[in-house]
Amino acid sequence: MPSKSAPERRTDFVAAARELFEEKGFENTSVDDIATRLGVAKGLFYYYFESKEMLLDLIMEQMMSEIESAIAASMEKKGLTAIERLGELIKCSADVTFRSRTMLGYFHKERNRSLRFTMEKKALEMMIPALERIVRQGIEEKVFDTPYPREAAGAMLFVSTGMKELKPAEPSADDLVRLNRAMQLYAERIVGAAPGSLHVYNLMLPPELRGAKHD
Amino acid sequence: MPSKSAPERRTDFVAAARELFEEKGFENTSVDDIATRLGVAKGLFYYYFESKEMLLDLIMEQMMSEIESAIAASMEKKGLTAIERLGELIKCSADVTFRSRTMLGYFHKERNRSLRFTMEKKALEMMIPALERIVRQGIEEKVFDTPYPREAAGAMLFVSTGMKELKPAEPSADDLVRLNRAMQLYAERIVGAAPGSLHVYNLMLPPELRGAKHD
Amino acid sequence: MPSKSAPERRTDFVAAARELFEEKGFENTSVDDIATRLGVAKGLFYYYFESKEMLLDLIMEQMMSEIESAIAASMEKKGLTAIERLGELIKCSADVTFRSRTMLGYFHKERNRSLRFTMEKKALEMMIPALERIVRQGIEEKVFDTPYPREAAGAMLFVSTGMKELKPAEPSADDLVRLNRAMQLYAERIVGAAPGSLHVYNLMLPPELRGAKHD
Amino acid sequence: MPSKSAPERRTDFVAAARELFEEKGFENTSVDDIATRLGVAKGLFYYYFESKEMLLDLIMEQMMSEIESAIAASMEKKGLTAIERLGELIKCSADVTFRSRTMLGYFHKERNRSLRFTMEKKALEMMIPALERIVRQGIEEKVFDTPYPREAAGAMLFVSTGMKELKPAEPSADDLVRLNRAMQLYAERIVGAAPGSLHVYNLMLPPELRGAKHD
DNA sequence: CATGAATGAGTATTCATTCAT
DNA sequence: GATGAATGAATACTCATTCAT
Repeated sequence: MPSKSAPERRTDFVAAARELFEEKGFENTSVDDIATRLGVAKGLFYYYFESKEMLLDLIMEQMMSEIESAIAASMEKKGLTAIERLGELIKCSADVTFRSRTMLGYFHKERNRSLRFTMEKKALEMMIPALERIVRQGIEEKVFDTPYPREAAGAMLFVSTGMKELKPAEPSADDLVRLNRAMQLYAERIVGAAPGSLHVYNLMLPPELRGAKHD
Repeated sequence: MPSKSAPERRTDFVAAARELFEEKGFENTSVDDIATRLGVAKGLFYYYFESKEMLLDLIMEQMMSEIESAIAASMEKKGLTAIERLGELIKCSADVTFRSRTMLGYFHKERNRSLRFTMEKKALEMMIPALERIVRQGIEEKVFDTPYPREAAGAMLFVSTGMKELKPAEPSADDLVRLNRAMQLYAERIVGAAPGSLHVYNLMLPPELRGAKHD
Repeated sequence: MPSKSAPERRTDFVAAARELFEEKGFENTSVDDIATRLGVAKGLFYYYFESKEMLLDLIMEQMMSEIESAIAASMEKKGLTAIERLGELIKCSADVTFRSRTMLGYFHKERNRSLRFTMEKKALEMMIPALERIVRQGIEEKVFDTPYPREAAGAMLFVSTGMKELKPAEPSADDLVRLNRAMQLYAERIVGAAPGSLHVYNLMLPPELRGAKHD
Repeated sequence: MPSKSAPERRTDFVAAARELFEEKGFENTSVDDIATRLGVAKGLFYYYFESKEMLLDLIMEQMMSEIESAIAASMEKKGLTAIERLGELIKCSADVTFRSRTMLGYFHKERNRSLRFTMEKKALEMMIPALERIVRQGIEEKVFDTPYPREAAGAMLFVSTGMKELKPAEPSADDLVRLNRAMQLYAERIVGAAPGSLHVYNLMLPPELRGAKHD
């Protein structure tokens, strides 16, 4: 019976719920599952949250604002070139992608359909405009050349996130490097940048692979 | 109460279930919902299927093979150029995309996690190799130029499917045309095709818009 | 596992519920209690009723219409004198009183307050007008004499029902006869009838006591 | 958080509980509701009371003795006529009726059934003997004439309390006066008093209506 | 083939009660 | 005295599954 402080317990609940929702989906996680994982009684859940649904809302908002502030943080530095700025955005994108994917997994109910749709768009609506601004800046700086900046931003994003699905189950270092190079090449082609100029894509690789060549 | 023939009833069940799973998700569709939609008693379900879970498996397999044969059909024509072949594939892609997206929506259970992953890959594994073959053929035909055919195929696919998410809630004709042009342009850049050469992307548009220009 | 016919089971449920609601009140009767009393699984309840609340509504309506038709039946005979008519009403009143008292016991929720009030009134609104008509007829027939027929009807009713509460825990025959005589006397006084003229009050007694005198 | 003195806090709890039990019923009032209304923590309740049930018992007893002393107070004056004494009893009866009605509302549990019954009787057992003594005194004084003093007392009481239920939802002054006159008339007839002699019934009316006539 | 009554384990939620601080 | 975190049993309701007919 270690009576924890309220905020701490609340945090524990949220963390356990996030884990479980991700593992099994929202519908398939029972309040009891959550309590059990924490080793407390089910009733305690309702001491901290009004309902399972409310907790979901809370987690959603939390993720949203995590995404939002990650992006905002990466965009606020002054005096960077378009390509440097892209580097900054890339650094936070893994995180963003992960979170938004996670959220999507939560929704299955008919009544959530529209909400789900909204959320998908919203995650994009946060990432894409940031990337679009970078593309436009690049065009002004004459390092990019493309007639549809918004669509180019989208395309870069979809290629980056999609490429991950081409990864084999247990990718070798070479697989990773190769995919990364492809990602970079096609990003360059999409925005009309000089071959090799988007070396900042390197940042998507784990540090030890950043200089590597592939076969 | 004209006692239908067994195979027919089975088919009806599957159809009703597919509709409902799509509308409300697998978890939120009860066996009773399915029976009610068919206007039969819940008990009958278990005459035709071992369990709700089994029915899901069956529907999965069914969708898989639908995808498979749609792709196969589009690839079997002989004597086409790479670009013509791409046109064929595009014609069936809407269908394929729809089906694979649908399937993904069904999975949320922990025990289905690996299956889900497998499925995602599998859908790609069917579509991508087809597209990859086309890219390789295009390279041989000197109309494409790209060093990573498989990744290029993936990129084209991700751009195509992703672009749909950039559509506004109620897209104007112009929105659709613009997105389609962007898709085409970036596909061309990715595979290294001459600008305008992939006019077959037109086939993704509703017929009445196919010749259109956008502002 | 004796699979009863639906209407029969439904009836069983209603009967068991009425018993239990009366014994323990609506709030304190669980759906499980009801099922257990019938020796069936809890789930079966929901095969027959949408919710516990719905069942309550149903029972209420049922009681209401039982009351209504009991009263209507007693009033429809033609060509009776006021006093004969009173006899008819008395015959059904025990039943009516019982039922309306029962209903009152069901309501405890704040949100039911107004409903409860409505019901109380409604039960009275069915019984009193009937009795009032009899009083008016009696006045016309010159056997009654009272200036407030409606209030007189109410007073007769309240005296009759109230008197029951004066009964000792285990009343002797003499107690019963004495209470009945008092009831009759005060009814006569209220409506201004000749002493002894409302011998029909006898009908409230169990048959074996009807001729009796008390000490 | 000025730590109140024990007896004061206890009183506050009782008061809050009485309010809430009346508003929402015993079952529908949670210990938390009570604590919240007082602005203290739920746990404190159990410092002052063994259980919610115990608190109920306590409130019951309290109400009982309130009723008892109200009646006793009205009966202890010396040298009054029967009719004057009736006036005194009427003055405190509103209060008594209210309290006993309230108590009845609390009971719904099977295990409380007998208690409830007992209480109903008890409230009557306090009110009726008082009234009965008045009736007997009236008979001695030759202003009343009735063979069943106890039953007459009961009848008067039931008529008085019952008449309230004949009130329309929003009674006019005239409605009130008319009901009051009827009550008086039928009380007079029940105890065999001269018409108009029980003018003390006037005291049941709000002061401003006491002299009024009705149409 | 088809029905629909019956089951029972599972789910979210409530609440009286306890107790370490 | 007072707090509030923690418990656990109870409750209404759902649903996949079974089975006698």
